[in-house]
Amino acid sequence: MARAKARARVTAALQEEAAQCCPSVVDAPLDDAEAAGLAGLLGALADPVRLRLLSIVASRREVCSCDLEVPLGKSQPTVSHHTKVLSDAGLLVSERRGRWVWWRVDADRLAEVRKALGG
Amino acid sequence: MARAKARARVTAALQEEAAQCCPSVVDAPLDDAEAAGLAGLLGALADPVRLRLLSIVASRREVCSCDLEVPLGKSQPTVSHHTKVLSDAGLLVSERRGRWVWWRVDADRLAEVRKALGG
DNA sequence: CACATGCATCGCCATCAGTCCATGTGCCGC
DNA sequence: GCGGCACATGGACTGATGGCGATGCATGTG
Repeated sequence: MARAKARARVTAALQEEAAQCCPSVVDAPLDDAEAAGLAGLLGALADPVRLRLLSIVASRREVCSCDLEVPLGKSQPTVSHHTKVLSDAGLLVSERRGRWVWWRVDADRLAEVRKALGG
Repeated sequence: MARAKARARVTAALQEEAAQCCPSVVDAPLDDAEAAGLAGLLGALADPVRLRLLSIVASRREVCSCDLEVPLGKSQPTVSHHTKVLSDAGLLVSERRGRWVWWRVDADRLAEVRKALGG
């Protein structure tokens, strides 16, 4: 539960981050909120499994959850966990089709990250 | 000790990452090594204190360690820890001048991160 | 050559994050 | 409706991480 709450906090921070879009790390000292928001966003990316997941989705434009377990070599709950983290961060978008969930990358969101890194 | 070893592994991964510069997450599915390297690099950035540290150094081009404790609100060992993480990731470069250590941002390294993120 | 100073390292603790198993929930097809 | 399938959620375990006090190690200064 503490974990879900923490995640909710991160999500809130990420949305705030999105709202005040893109304070760059190289422009001026970040305040606490900016740093926390960006750290949450980068934290969502800072995992090998999630990076591979993201790259798989990006390379196919659209992927079903059921097609992620094998290439990632992770269990279904673990895959679900990672898609949720990326989704909360706004980097993945989901669409439910019947029993399946399809994912695609939000390229704009990824661009925001790059911008925050001085892009 | 396990911690130092883990750090060493990350450092090695980062160097490898630097060598085969910039497989982009949006181009093709990353392999394990690429994902691990990039995750290590992003992990170095995915911390509010380190992001503020980086932004402070970037905004002044050059900063002495001794001038970081106060703005960061962290103890000297903690600041030293974070500078080391960023330095291991290649994002900060240090120069010793007498008793002091001065830091500056490696902009190229930061650019590599952006590139890996599809920039 | 002592002594002070700035930084790195060590050891420890509290917390967090990744993983999986078991189970719950929402959608089909029959 | 009912059973099965795809995905989400809860709980537990384990390893990683951030934090700091104490200490070590250089480097300048008297």
